[in-house]
Amino acid sequence: MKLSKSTHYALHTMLHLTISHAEGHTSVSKLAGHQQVSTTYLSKILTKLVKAGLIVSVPGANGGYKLKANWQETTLLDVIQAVEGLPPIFDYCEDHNPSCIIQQSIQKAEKNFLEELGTMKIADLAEDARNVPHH
Amino acid sequence: MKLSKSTHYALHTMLHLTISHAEGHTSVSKLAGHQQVSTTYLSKILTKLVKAGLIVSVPGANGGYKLKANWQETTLLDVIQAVEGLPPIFDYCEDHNPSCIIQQSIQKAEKNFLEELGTMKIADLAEDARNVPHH
DNA sequence: CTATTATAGACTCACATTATCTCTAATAGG
DNA sequence: CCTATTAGAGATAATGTGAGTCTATAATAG
Repeated sequence: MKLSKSTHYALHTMLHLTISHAEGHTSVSKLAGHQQVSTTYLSKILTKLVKAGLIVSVPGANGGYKLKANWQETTLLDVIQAVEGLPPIFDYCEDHNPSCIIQQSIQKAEKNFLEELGTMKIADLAEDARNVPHH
Repeated sequence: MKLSKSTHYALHTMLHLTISHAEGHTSVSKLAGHQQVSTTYLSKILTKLVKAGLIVSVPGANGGYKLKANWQETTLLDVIQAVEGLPPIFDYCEDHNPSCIIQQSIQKAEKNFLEELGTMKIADLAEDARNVPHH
């Protein structure tokens, strides 16, 4: 039960794009330079974020990636689900009775967990990160 | 980001042991009969629950497994952590700065998630399951 | 003593993650 | 129009983990 490395790269890329949002497009090679990850691999991850509508890409010279229009609304949950997909944490009882009391209980906790992640906006984290120098 | 099948088997076994708690020891073959799982595989999972102190085993003829002394206190979290171990959902920022704002945010949500699972007692679920016939 | 039962270890298999490499398409700038 | 630059898509491989089987060992009741 853990998040993939791809999600880790996606989250840090989103945070970086948000902090340096005023600077226009950023190429994948620059974004990869901030993390220990190859450009081609990070590119595949960013494509998922593009398809989810969280960022916009422009091919060609001087192209790259930038945040979508209302980028202030993007949450940690948006990024995680864009990379990991929608399947729930606990989905093994489907073959059993859907009224399984264990499934109901875990999904209740899971719902709260996802909702909390849905309240955490990248823009707010970027604001905090500016005060604590690290990125 | 999901729970393993082993955890699924462990949770359903614990629920079954709790519902039929008065009947003394139950063999692994009987416990496996309630789920689509082999005895040897379920046995490995139950050994984890024994080492975590959630259940007690008795080898030999007429042996088997039964719940520990204060079995009423066992929660979903106890079972999950006994099988999955302790590593957190988001543990990739360790190589970076531990003050990473992303890690802090996700771990905060994770903490609440685990705490909620820690309030859900198997004994209570067993009580509910008795009213909704399924197990 | 024997049947029964848990425990431990070695082992296999399938699948998802994590990449890398290569080719293609699109675009800016001269 | 040409060229360098850049994103995107596909094939492929390596790696690790989960899932599961098989066999042998230890302990216990009767």
